[in-house]
Amino acid sequence: MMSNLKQLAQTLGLSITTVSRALDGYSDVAVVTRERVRAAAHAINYRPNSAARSLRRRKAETVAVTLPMEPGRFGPPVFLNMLAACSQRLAEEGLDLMLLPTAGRAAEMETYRRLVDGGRADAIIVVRTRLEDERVAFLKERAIPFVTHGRTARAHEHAFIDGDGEAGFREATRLLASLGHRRIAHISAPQDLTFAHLRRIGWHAGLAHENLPEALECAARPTEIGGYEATRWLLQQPSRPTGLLCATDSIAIGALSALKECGLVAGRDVAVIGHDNLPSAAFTDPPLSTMEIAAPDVGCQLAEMLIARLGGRDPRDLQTILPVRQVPRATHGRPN
Amino acid sequence: MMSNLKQLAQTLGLSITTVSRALDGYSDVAVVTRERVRAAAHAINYRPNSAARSLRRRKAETVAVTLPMEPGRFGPPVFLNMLAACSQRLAEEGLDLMLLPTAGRAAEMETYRRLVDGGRADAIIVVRTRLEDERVAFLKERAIPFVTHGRTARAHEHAFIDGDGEAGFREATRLLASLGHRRIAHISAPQDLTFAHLRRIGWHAGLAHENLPEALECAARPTEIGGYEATRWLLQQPSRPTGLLCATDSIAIGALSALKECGLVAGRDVAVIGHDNLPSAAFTDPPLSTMEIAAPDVGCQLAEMLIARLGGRDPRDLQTILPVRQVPRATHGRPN
DNA sequence: TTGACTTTCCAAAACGTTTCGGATGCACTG
DNA sequence: CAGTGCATCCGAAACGTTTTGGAAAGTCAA
Repeated sequence: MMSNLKQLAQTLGLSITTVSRALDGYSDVAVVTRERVRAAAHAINYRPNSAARSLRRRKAETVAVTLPMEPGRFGPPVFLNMLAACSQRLAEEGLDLMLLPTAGRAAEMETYRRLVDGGRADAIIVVRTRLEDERVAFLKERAIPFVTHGRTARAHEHAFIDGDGEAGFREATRLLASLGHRRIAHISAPQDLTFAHLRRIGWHAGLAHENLPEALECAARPTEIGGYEATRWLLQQPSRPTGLLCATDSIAIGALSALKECGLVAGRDVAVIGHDNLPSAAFTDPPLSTMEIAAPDVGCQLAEMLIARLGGRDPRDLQTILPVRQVPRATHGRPN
Repeated sequence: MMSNLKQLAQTLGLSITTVSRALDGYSDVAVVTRERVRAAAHAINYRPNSAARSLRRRKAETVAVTLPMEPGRFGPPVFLNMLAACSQRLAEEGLDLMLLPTAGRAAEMETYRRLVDGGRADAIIVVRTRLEDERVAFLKERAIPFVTHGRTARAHEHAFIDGDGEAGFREATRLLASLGHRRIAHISAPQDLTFAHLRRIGWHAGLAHENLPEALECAARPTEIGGYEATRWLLQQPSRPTGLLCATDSIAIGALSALKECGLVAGRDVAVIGHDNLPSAAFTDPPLSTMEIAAPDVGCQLAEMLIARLGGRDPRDLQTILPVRQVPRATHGRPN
């Protein structure tokens, strides 16, 4: 069923070499022959065997990304859209993007080894980056091209693309302060995740800039439940916050639910701001004030960086921090 | 950097054959040799080149699934969790699960061809199945093992796993009827998608069973916006429905938002029921009544079916319809 | 007619693995 | 000592492609 060059060559009365070169459009095969070959290949639905091709070419023509299945960074919708855009751009260069779900860090590292040492991928996208990231260390040691989505502690040494969550949270904090809030709490995601770390830094900087005192902070898993529980806790504290800066929209959605349960209305009694602008964020009650990366084409830019890295470009030329845009809706009013 | 059997054999003073067989645990290599080989392989982090291996073995040891990027079926969180579980089970059999994002049906079909005719995948998972599905037709013609997630019009001929959305919607309709609702509308997803078709059938059957008249129906994209717009429209109709059966939770979330905007409270003025039990469904206001597939291990079952298919089992023995469980929360009260 | 050049094609090697069909040496049997 | 059987190893072919280094035939100028 699966046809190959040999069959094709036999039916055409040509050599394997010529057929191969015809399909690849080399100039040393006659135009008429090339067209004849192409027609035949099309007729039998020939597709080159990818194992044989990448064995010979010594490259997989594939970019891989592992999908750690714990919650975090943005929720999949946004995230997958980014990867879809990335994949489209990569396809133009003849590169496949393949996603590999992994459960747990150990399994993820083993996948990395199979990918890299087994020659399954020519380049890698690292997502859900941590400040100290063993995957980045591994890839640097193996000297395989990669781009991280999110920075690391040693981001100056590798290619990355990231949103400026720090600035976003600084601005959001200052926005709340300018509205009169003085107790602006932060519900943070696990601090080993770089994005969570930076957003917390931004919140801190905003407080300092506005000469506000140290405010409450609560660590949470980046899920609705995490946000719900953190908010319940914050509301029980002696100096209850009037503003809630949530590391992610998922957290914020949980926070909204907790507020309602306590008879508080978001945007009037307590201000809430999230990050990511999830599709459902516009449909919460009240609609969630949030922020998002301003670029419409992160995935495409990510692809460009990968292509550049594969072309040998210096990773230090490939470091993009994208501005973050506030998406004000109804949950960030002045304190009453 | 990338080490291979030849190097390994040279440093060990053995033949490539023996090294290969030692690593694969054949019994015709001495125990002491085998251990020596394994130690050396471990030391240099040897991983077999996957292209060479699958070229020789004539199989890719890979199961593929394309991810169509339009919205639909369940939102990614649930969906990816299922695939992650599937991938874990497949890994136990030495199979990789790879996800390939695709944009548009044409691109998806081209990906299928590269996967199948190019020998990149030994089996395929079809998601977001349609009643008449060109992908299923293609795979059947090529006689490559596959399992669909969701049925097709010709489901009796192939392996599938699916939730019993029809029964779920029938029950939900009868539940609302038993609470006193008489005008139960349905917000449907595009009817070429099997799941949408079946849920609509279930709603219809429920109405018939309760001797309720034909009720309003509105087609929507399976997104929050779709649900929002459909609900706005339904509320403007002369005989406004008191119950809203939404094809998906995303739709239901949009519906909740529209109801609120019209000053109606869900669960009191209008009953709303969704499907999928998204993580955020527990955190809407009021918490969304919905339903979900009762099995905790759909992904794992899916993997088992793939393994069985790869083992040559008849697809007609591999057809699972999983029960759907109602998840009642606060949006399905009696009409006032 | 000869030589140089161009056009068009091809044989064979190589990529790294698995596997078939022995080969070698040794112990044991009769 | 010949014969048998076993334990351990290995050479070589094969998987399907790309690519190197020509070969063959035709064209053209001198």
